[in-house]
Amino acid sequence: MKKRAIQEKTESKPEGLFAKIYRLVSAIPPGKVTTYGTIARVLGNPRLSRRVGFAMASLPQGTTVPWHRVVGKNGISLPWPYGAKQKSLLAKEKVRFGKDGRPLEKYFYQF
DNA sequence: GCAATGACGCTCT
DNA sequence: CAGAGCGCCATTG
Repeated sequence: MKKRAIQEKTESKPEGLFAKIYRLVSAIPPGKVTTYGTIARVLGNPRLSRRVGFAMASLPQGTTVPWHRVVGKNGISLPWPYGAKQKSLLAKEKVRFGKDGRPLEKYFYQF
């Protein structure tokens, strides 16, 4: 079996940059959040922040990746209504947001 | 194979 | 202090 039912959802390659991002995001424990830039730095390139966001946008609805734990440096950068939804999900994880609309730094997860 | 896109981040004006 | 533009580079059509 060479093909082994690839194309689970959106990835055709067995392991692409997205896979790494998904793995890192999945490693975020509940009650913690991270930023695109942070993930990008872990990947080895701080400029990959855009790629990280793109990967999140490509996530299917039934994904097991806690994408809601990933926010922009200034807080939730998703457009309506995704941003509001994400904020709601984080609120359920007891993640508090400052007046700036961004979670406290103590909630930021460090890889 | 080429061109356009994009859930960001930083610098400059 | 606020706003706009550029870069970066994999994914998609």
